[in-house]
Amino acid sequence: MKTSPSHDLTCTPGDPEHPAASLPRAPSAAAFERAASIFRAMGDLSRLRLLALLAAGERCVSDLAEGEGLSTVSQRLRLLRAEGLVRRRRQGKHIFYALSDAHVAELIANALEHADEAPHAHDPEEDEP
Amino acid sequence: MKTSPSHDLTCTPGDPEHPAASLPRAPSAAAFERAASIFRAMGDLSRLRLLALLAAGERCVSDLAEGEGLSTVSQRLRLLRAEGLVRRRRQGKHIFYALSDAHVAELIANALEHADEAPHAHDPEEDEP
DNA sequence: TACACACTTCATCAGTCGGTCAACTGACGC
DNA sequence: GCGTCAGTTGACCGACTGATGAAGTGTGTA
Repeated sequence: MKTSPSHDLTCTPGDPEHPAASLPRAPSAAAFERAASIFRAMGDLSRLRLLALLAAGERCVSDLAEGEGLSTVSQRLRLLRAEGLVRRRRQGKHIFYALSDAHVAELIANALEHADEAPHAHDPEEDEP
Repeated sequence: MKTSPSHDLTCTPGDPEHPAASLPRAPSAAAFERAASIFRAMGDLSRLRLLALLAAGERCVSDLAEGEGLSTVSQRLRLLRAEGLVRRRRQGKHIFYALSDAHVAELIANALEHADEAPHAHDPEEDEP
């Protein structure tokens, strides 16, 4: 099987043991864009923390701010809302934010789990030298 | 439960039905940073596509490039590798990349699933007016 | 009605990100 | 050895991001 295929294909995997859980089926381009922008929204430490706080339950903005700039937090929430990750509802003076969907909490939980297992290998020489 | 704690807390939720699947337990600050940078790495359309390709199995770089700049792809892979999302192995002239962990494919699958359900509500007036 | 509170939006500005080009490394084949 | 293919690395540059402060909106209260 190591005999090269000799047509103009650039390369062929030799003996790959894919860990590939593999994706359900080929998803649409739009789904990819959505997914990427969800990830982008979650790819910021302060926003992620915000989401984690909301995972514990509904909160109002000034509660979430806790010493940080109110305006800053508001903008973060706006972004998260634009991505459909959080919902808000008004109650009198206050506006309460919550995760729009348990799916979001799942994503975070998943990533944290993964983060725990892989202790961030910053530029290793080679994985299999 | 709804009796307010009465210290200087700014606001208390009225009748929140948290969708909160809620996180397993309070995770470490380091775990949050890791998770955020994983999300950040996945929060780019081209990188996400790369990962999705790899979810289907091992591939070499020039195979992944497919008309795109080789250097560009290489840099994307470098970033993903620095985040521990992909692994590489050398076989003769070629270098094969694969997902480092089935966990990654799970994350992508999860997000794509969520992306399918929520059709991206760009700035709605109010969620509950 | 006037005022204070709880947020939001706008404009600005520094920091970061991603792509491109050029130079470099490493493994074959001659 | 020498050249070539496969891929990496570094440097630069335009584009985007996130924080900040000032001004605006809307709601309850005196």
